[in-house]
Amino acid sequence: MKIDPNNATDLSAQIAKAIRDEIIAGRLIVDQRLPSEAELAEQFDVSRSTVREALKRLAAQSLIRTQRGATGGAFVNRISFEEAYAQQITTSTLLLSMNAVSFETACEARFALERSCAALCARRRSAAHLAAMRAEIHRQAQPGLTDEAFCASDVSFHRALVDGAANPVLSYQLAGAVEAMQPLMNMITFTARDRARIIALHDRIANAAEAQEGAGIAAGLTALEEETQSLAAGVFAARAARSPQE
Amino acid sequence: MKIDPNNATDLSAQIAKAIRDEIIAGRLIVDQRLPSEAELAEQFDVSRSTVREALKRLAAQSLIRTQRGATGGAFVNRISFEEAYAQQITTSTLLLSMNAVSFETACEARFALERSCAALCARRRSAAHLAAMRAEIHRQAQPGLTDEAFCASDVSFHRALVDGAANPVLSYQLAGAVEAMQPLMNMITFTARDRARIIALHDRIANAAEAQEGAGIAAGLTALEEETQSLAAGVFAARAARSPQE
DNA sequence: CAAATGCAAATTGTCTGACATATGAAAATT
DNA sequence: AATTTTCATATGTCAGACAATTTGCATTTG
Repeated sequence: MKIDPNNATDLSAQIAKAIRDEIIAGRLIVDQRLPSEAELAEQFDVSRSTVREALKRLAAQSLIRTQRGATGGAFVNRISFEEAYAQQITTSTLLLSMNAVSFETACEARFALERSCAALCARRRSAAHLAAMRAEIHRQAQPGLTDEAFCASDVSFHRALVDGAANPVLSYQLAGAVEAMQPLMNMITFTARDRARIIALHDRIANAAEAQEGAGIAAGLTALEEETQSLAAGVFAARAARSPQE
Repeated sequence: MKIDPNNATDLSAQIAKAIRDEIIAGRLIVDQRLPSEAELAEQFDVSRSTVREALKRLAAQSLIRTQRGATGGAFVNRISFEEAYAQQITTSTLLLSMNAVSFETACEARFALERSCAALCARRRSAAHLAAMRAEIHRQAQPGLTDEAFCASDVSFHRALVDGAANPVLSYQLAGAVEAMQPLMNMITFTARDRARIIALHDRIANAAEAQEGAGIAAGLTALEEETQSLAAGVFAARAARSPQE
């Protein structure tokens, strides 16, 4: 593990990279303790503050965790699916909001990815997944539900569908796609008639899942995609007509 | 933006979270300059070192960038698709290697996700995408290619397929799934016969893409998944028979 | 002897103050 | 007017100190 003091990039970034590379290469393994900050400072020939900044960078990526006290220190962290979900969602959300990704593009990607779960979900969905989907459908039909709560329930419905595929890697990858759409969906106002159509499609999807028909789930998702796209197109067109400054 | 000095968690983590939340909520917008470290230290009533550690955490997530000099400072960063790719790949790779995800599970997820591009790729693939796929197939057939180079070319082939869908969100989401598989694939040794079978399937997929037949691409991917799974099963069985300690 | 207590050591977390370095803008010079 | 110099501002790095937390060990106590 070496760094170059003449390199223009920050020493703390170089040190973080050096340690990160060790972890990725498997030379530092899960739960292994890193040298103490003082030792690292000596090894890299930098001050303790610089080492600390490097460690904070790694901590921000959940690559290490720290513990105080006599037997404390920095330990290589086992990245859990939960932590990875959270990071994925944050990144995906910001990516969409900062890069002016159109609703259309994001929506297309989201449903394309979700359809990839259809066959597996049909084959493996448990009663619990089915119950979760039904529960969300029921919630969505409640009168007086705010648009935000409706969207949140929508996300939960789709999460249940995805989790039904019983593949944690798939769930992880789709967390970003499904959840990152929520801020975009929240920009839409749903009329009672809109909601009814969406709920009907959810019901169709849940029925297909119950009957374990993958093609039915996929078809339901495609119909839902078309519904969502035309809904959004309507909302954006109306908005553009009202304030035509751009 | 407030922090709680009595909270057990690190002040730098609290400050990072406070600023991160501002960015996510859109109250700090892209390219906006944050207060200087000294000002932030005063605002949060902490030392400059603590502020710096917080800023390094945010920099590690590409949420800010810093610049030295008179008009320098920390600026809210527009997360690019490239940066997001890289982070996604790092996280996905570590997630798989650290959580003992089976080859089977990862492979299943990867091909399920990739099939979601089939229809879009068939519709939109350009001549350049097709040429890229053909070029990789050609490279894969070269004699004397190492297993690692073969795998790298395999990844490039699939990247071309995914990019053919012409949806940047889809490409981003799939980067993790496709690339994170590479370390797992590298554990496999490919005989000449194995390679020939894989190349034949790649050819089948490229032909379907050329003919713009989405179903053909999907079918080719499914066949490739089966081939990969049986290949891996064989390798792992042989390895287990040789060293049956676990 | 067992349990509670106290203490020392190790380690991270935070603070203070200083200097190095980079950079842009203003001032001085040609 | 163009160029050079100076200066103010900001981040990057360092050194040293103390606070807070945790563990292990020795000591005391029941």
